[in-house]
Formats: sequence, C-alpha cells, structure tokens
Amino acid sequence: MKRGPDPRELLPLTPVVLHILLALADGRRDQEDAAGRHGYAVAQEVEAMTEGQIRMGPGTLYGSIQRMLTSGLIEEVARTKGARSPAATSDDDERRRYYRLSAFGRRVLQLELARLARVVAAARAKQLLTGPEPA
Amino acid sequence: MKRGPDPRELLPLTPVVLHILLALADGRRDQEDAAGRHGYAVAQEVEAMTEGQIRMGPGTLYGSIQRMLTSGLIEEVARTKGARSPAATSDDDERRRYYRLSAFGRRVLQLELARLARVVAAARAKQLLTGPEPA
DNA sequence: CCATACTATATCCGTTACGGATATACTGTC
DNA sequence: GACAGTATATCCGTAACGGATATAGTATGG
Repeated sequence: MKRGPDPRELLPLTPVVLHILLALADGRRDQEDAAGRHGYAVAQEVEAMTEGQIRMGPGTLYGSIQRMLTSGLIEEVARTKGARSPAATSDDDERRRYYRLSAFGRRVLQLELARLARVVAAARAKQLLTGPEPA
Repeated sequence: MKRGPDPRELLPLTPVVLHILLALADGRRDQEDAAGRHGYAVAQEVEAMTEGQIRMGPGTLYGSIQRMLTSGLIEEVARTKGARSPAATSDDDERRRYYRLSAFGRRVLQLELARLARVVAAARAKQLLTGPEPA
C-alpha cells in the first residue's frame, strides 16, 4: 500500500531529465549497467542516443544530476571497482561518481514514456506525423 | 532556398509549448480551426487533450503565447466574427484574441513530433514501455 | 439580490531549469 | 611541452514556469 511520493507530481519531465533517465535505464540489466554510469558517460550516451540533437554542458549535466538525486529519481552507487580489472588504468578513474535509476525513477520514466506514446499516437491520428513508423 | 530561421534551434520544445502547438494544430483544416483559437480555449483544449495531466495557469498560458509570438511559432489572426453568428452572445466575446499556427510553427511541430516518435520507438526497443500501443 | 463560479486576458514576481564560462586536474598524443 | 579528451564542480545570467492578483463581463443558484 505504501507508495512514497506520487510519481505523477514530477510529470511532465523536462527533455534533459528524460534523456538522463533513458541513458541510465539503457537496456540490459546485467552487471554492466546495474553498476550505474558516471555523469560524463551519461552526457555522452545522451548525445549519441539523440544523434547530437541534445547536448549538455557541465552546468546542465551536474546541476540536473544534483536535482535528480534530491528528488529521488536516481541514486549514487558506491564504486565497487577493483574486482574486475586488476590493472585497468583508464577503467578505474577515481574521479568518477556513479549513478543508477532508483525504483522510483524507473516508475516515473515509465509513466512519462507512456504519456509521450499517447502524444505521439494522437499526433499520428491527426496526421501531423508524415513519415512512417521510424526504425 | 530561403529558409528563415532554422527550426531545429527551437528544439527540444518544452512540454507546455508542444501542447499549445498541438492544440492549435488540432485536426481539421476547415474554417473552424483555420480561424485559430483564443488563449483560454487553448488552455482548455490542452487540459482535455491530456486528461487533466497538463494544466496551465494564466501566467504560463499568456506568457508562453507571448514568447511563441515573438519566436514566430504562432501568429495572431484578426477576429473576423459577425459573419457567422448574428445574435451569438457568448460566441462573440470581444475580449478574445485568436491565434493560429504559423507555417514555421507547423514545421517545428513536425520536427519535434518526429523526434519524440524516435524516443518512444527507442524506449519500446529497450522494453521500457510495458503496455501495448495505446489507442 | 447578492454570492459564487466561469470566461477571458494581463501583469507581477518568486522559483526552477538550463546553458555557458571558468576552474581544476589527470591522461594520452603529436 | 602544447593540446585534446576525460571528469567533476561552481558561478551566474537568462528563460520558463506557476501562482497570486487584478479586472470585468456573464451566468447561476440559493
């Protein structure tokens, strides 16, 4: 029964927050991504994911991360490195701070994506989307 | 060859701006909507369209309209009423100011919708969207 | 008949979000 | 050894939003 804060109160998400969540949710639930990503990697993932359409300077990136930590969308994970790459120089940058989606953040992301899916579907119905379903 | 300002510079749109554009683009190109909508009607349309998920107070509504006029997304249309409803009391409110999508605004809207469609499709591919295609 | 609600716009102002600049520092390359 | 890339942090100005307030007409209901 307990629900914590209502996820709908954070909707709609800003484009920046949405894409950070998407970058952290990225696909596979194996050890790679369960360990989270660090901020800089998130920014790169977003840029790649959007084909350069969305870029974040450091102000936006770390400011957004801070706000998302406060609102509970993401959480920092302790860097449990050293067990994987014994002599990995660049794989184990001490400066990095890792983040992952919280359970709450995943719920919010799903709600936002469902909302956007409805918007897109409605736009299709009104023939505002010319092209076919993208790959 | 002339292109005016690059539509991509306005992307991504904020949720509020996107929904105002959607409300003004709404469907049929007959005389009803070609004449545009007034601000208050836009706010109501957005609220109905999103099932109450997105509400705009007057500050957001008229502030956004002002910014959208400045950036050329929408344009005001002269109220050519009187030719339709002779004795329509509430149909012809002198206070109303009507707006419609500009050609530029329509292009921006299409680009933004295409962008969102890609986001949604990518989310589906990553199985972040549980439910089926919404109606 | 008067209070309340709805329509319709406008402005003010505080808060939040974003975006660029700057700073620091380490690594790898030419 | 300058330069580009990695990685984070902070500062600060601007843009966007959101609620409050104002005005004013219409309509409703007790």
